[in-house]
Amino acid sequence: MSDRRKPYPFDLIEPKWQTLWEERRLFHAPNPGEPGFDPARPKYYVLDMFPYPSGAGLHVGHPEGYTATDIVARYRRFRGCNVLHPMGWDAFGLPAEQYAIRTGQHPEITTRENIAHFKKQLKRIGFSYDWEREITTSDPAYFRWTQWIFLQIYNSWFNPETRRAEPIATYSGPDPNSVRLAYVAEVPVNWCPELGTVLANEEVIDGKSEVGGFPVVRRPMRQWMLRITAFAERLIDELEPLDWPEGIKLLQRNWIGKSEGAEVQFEIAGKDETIAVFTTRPDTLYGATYMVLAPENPLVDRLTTNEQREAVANYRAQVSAKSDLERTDLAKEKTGVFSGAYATNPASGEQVPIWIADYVLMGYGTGAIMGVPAHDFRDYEFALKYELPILEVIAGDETRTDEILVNGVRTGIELRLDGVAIHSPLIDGLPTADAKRKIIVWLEEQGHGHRTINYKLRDWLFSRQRYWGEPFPVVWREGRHEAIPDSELPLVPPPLDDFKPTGTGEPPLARAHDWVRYSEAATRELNTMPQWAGSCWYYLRFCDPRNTERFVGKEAERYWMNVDLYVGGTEHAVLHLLYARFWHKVLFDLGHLSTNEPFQRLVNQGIILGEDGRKMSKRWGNVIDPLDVIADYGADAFRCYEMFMGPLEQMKPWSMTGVEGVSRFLARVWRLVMEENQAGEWVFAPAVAEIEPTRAQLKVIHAAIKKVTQDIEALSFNTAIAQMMIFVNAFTTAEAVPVTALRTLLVLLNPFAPHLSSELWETLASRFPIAPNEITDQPWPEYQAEFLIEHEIEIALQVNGKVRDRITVANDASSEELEKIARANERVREFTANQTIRKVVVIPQKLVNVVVN
RNA sequence: GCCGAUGUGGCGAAAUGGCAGACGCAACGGACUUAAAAUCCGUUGGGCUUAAACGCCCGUGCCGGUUCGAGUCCGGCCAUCGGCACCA
Repeated sequence: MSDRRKPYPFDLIEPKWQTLWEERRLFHAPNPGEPGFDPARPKYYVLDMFPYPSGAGLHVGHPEGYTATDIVARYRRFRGCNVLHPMGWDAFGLPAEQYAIRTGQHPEITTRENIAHFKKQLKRIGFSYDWEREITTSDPAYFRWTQWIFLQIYNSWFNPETRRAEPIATYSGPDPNSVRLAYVAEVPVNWCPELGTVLANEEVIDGKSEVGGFPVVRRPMRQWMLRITAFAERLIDELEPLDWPEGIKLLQRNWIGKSEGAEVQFEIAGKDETIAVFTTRPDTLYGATYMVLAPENPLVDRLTTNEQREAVANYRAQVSAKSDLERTDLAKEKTGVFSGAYATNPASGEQVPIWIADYVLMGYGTGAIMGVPAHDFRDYEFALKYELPILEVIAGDETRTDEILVNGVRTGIELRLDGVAIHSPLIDGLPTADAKRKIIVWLEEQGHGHRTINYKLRDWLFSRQRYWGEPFPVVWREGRHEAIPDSELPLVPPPLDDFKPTGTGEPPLARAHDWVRYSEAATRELNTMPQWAGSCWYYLRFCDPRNTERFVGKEAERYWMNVDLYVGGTEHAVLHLLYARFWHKVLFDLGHLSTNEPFQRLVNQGIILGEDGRKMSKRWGNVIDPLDVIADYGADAFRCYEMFMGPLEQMKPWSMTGVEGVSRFLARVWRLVMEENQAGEWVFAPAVAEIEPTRAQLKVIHAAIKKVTQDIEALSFNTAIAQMMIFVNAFTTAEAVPVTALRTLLVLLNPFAPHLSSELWETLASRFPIAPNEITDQPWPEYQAEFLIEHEIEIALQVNGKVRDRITVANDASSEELEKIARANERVREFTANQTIRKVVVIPQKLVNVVVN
């Protein structure tokens, strides 16, 4: 392949133009106030999800979204916009740290090398990034501001009255630390003693570590949390007006998981204490025949009777040995244990037993439920197994069917979920919705409960026991945390030569004894921030990446935000996009930003599969390296193929012969302007001439302008390329090629194949000068509708919806004329013979449909 | 289980409710060439009738509906992919 003759000399022209662009700073976007800034132009901010620079380098999946945004960026520049199109590196991350543990090479070195490789690849593809805005999240000049933002969050609280984050100083309660948006809490984590580290849920399989198979236990550890739950309501509401795929919005809404219901207090029999439960079905309160507490619920200790103490302790030990994955395995049977205690159902006054079971989760609601077995499949399953009473409180015809598993037997059962309340004196006869409303009013009057809203969203566990991350700008003095002054930022991680976990649960930073000691009385926080931190605000830094006074200059932020188009993979549909929105809202509330949402329009590109239709991976040996493709076909062909494969958002397999087809198309464009002489050199083609395009050619030209323009706006790049292929096919056989047609084609093609079009433009301009003489200074062409009109068009004649003939008529033929022609048509008469014509439907310029019985 | 997306030739795919398969790949035939590559031209959804079709029938996962007309709209299934998953 490599010794194959190139279809056109992309290997010469592509590096040439890449160098030229860089020398001319062609894609540098000046900020307001900077030399060269033109305030008259509209702004356009088009952003890619920046990559983690892994050792493997770019694969063909990355440049799919990057090419799409590059086309939009180049198109917007033609349209006269100030375009912000930046790129940077999400550089903190586990792989570099693990490499450091294995080899001793500092993550910073690994990261720097990987970035260099990524950057080389991106540059070779010819993306029009403003490289002067490049940022790296692991650069102290960057993470100084990540730490600063953390302190903004730390020094804020959520005021429920205003529904906004406010400086902690406006909080008048007794303990500000209890309301900070960044706080410390003991939370259960997956701790692997053998590996000496905490593991993510996904790294724990059947209670053992994925690596090594060592036992993992759940153990509470002191962790930093961010109070994202305070923003749950706004994260749902303010999602609504955004131009995002509906599916992604839904994913976020479901993740936040809002449910409305009531909190109900049950008094514990014989104790001056109550248990609060959350329920979405307060209307079934009379049917609550038992209660369940989560095993971790602290109430368990206080209410378990002496007779049950041992059984309860055993059960809790059993549960804590399970991983989250095991515990939430739906295929397993429900388990539980009786606490020995009873509570009073506030509605019926009945004494109901209090059980402990792990199907109730401590992290949701109050960590306790009322069991309504007659109208909840989970409660029914549990009640059946432990022989608890089942009382129906809803009547009606509608039922739902599900399967339950009791004592190893699967049974299909039917339950009534909606209907009319029965056996419920306060609400008897009321349909479910009304019953809910009325019982809540009653609960509130009696002081037994109140209306409330619950979210699935949990606060964000924000600390990691790692080396390669942002250190917290926090010190500990006498067991209390406090912020370090802004003047001490950036707080740089200490130098270490051993990056391994310490084995005690203490983060690796504990090894740097001198660094840890902040003063006589204070020591530094040892945890680091998770990888998400840097990517939570990078789009803001791009607006003003070299600012040393602020995380982003006020004017720059006001000018560039929001992001007009954000393209990236669905894998970030929830976490990254939710976290970034959360930080953005805090900064907005505190008056640092001008917008309350960061990303106006979001598009997810689909995954590119290997040629075998499988996901690209080393394991299958089907990974494609962009540089290999570019070596054989050039960057323009690579870019165009990535876009020609199919719709941007769709999953699609790679095909090398497909690349070849697109490469042939570009070579045909080349040969419209150049031809090979006897010596095998490329010389200017004599067919190119300053002549007027024919009427037919004008139609092709203007159809292409219209279609390519519309398709770029709609991100439908595959069909835009198809239209340009039609253009080129129409001109390849032409005796003489009008210069104006070529100029139009080259501008349309430039966003897709910038090198080829720039080179041909230059060649053309040297023979037929035009002002301005640079392709990038051209206006985007406008189509003229008059050239698209055909005087004679072909329409279809149908009988009962089936095409029976095609005829050519005048474009402006009236409905009456068309009907007359159709009725007289020989083929139509053939198919309507001996039948009654019921109706004739005429769609001018399209078809005539004759309806017979 | 719940939610979402997708389903069209041998393949990637096009089609504001109006002529299904644009454009490209692959395949086949031809031109150019001593030859090959490259390039250019042509054919290419399936079936039937036929000497040949420019003739007829079928065809957008399956079943039904709305409509003069459905790949497109509605209802019900099936399959594949993705997300969530005891959330009370």
